[in-house]
Amino acid sequence: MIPIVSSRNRELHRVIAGIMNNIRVRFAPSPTGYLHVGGARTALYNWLFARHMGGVLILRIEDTDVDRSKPELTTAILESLEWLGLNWDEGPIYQSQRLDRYHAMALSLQSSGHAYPCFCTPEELQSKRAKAEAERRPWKYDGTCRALSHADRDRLLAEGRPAAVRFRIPDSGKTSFEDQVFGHIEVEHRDLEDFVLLRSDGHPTYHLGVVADDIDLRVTHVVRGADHISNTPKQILMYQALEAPIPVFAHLPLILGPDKQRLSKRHGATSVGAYREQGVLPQALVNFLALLGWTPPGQKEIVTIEEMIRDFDLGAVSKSNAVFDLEKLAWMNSEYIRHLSPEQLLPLVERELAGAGLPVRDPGMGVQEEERFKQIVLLLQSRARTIQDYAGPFRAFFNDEFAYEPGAVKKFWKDGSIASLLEALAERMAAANPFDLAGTEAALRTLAEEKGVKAGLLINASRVALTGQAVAPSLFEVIVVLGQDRVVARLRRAADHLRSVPDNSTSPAA
RNA sequence: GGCGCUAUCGUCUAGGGGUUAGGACGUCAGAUUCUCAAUCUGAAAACCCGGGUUCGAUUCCCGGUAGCGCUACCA
Repeated sequence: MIPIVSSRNRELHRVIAGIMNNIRVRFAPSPTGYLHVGGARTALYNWLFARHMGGVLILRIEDTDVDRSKPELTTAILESLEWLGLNWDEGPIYQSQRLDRYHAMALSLQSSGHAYPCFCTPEELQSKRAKAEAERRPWKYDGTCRALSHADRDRLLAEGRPAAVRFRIPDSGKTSFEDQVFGHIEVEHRDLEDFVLLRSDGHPTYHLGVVADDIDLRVTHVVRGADHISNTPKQILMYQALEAPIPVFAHLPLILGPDKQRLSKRHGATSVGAYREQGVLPQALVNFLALLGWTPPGQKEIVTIEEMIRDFDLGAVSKSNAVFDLEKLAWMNSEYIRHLSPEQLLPLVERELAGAGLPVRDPGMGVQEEERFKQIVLLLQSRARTIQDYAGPFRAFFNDEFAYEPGAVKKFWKDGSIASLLEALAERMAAANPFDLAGTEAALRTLAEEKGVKAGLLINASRVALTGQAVAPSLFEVIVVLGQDRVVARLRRAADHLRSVPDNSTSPAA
């Protein structure tokens, strides 16, 4: 008997397995900044893993740093996630609302002897650290308060001395784990220091927050940036002290700038929101980010979200950091724009134009204008790198007020006869009937022949007159789409402009 | 400094004990043409260095180097 397992069946089995295994992952941004592309990729990989496995994605907001966390940033992060299409199944859960829980855990760790109060002040520690550094000695918390007797401890507590709570690292031995991406990792306990769990102001540190939450939320797989590899052994020790099951860890290589330094503002835009504003499509950004550290099977690079979900595999994630290549993103974005249906593209362009003060929709807009608008958008579709191009280089297609681009003027308006040629062409265009591709082309070529100039000269000069740009679609397509009245007017205006500034200076037309 | 991790074209990467080391972005050239983009064709472009294991290492091991990360009462 031949077992028949359709791909659909396999899909189903995987989802069932995911549910049975109770696969639970989380994305835990800190609202101390906007969602940056690195965070977005972490979110994406968590999301893909959850969807692939039929598991659950939890969103948690790590807002324990009261000074740096801002509620409006949480809102912005949520918006960015939604824009990218990364939905979550549980949460958002706010750490700031779980303070009691962290206190309880810190207490339990203390009563089991895995943690202790530390009365050292930040200033004391700071100076000890500075001294060690000056003497070029490696610094690690020296354990002053670890050695305190019960009596001393109680006395200091009774005095009301502010105390942090530190985790007690075992004196010897080592901790290791099998990272799903990096493989076996281990560190000696002697290289770890007794880190702070609870600040003296009662707020938990990152370590306590994550572990407490991941335990309570029954997180099975921790997928996060590689900058947390070094933190993992400490956290595993906490799981053990708490007698909680240890999740599977998978660390993701970092995203770097072109100079191979960690991506930061000085490399330009780093936030998801900034790319959105720059006219990048969410699908393109998701696709690009997915490929930064992971390669789907096959050689295809433009992959649908369904294919990503189907093929995603933590084990296939790269171990080395990746440079964020804006050029490739731009290419991918143009690729996605090109494949948008008119129904998808039109509203995006309208939004962009409106944002740039070039509204297309006025109350008196007729069906014909509506159709013309659509034709223009589609004509330009294959040349758009971002949606923003519509309000930038393509401006002349949507508004009569545009400037003649200096480079274009220099390149195509240098011939002295241009003004009169454009003037003559205006007349022919006014007379062209029918005003279509063939009709206008014939009119132009006839004129060129009569004047004894190459058609190309007239075509290129006209393109500048009609669009202000040296670069635009095929001239006759532009002519048809702009319409007879505009074409005639713009040709005349260009001729006038040339006559008024014989030196071909590049002052704006309007 | 200590500890950890990483190392294939400029960039993202595939591959893997014996390959013409594959793809993509970018670059360059050609085709096309009415400019540019797109498209098509072609080209240049990489296994960090040194040892070891092996008949044979880019691949496995060790060392070096470089880069990154952690080394906070940040996350």
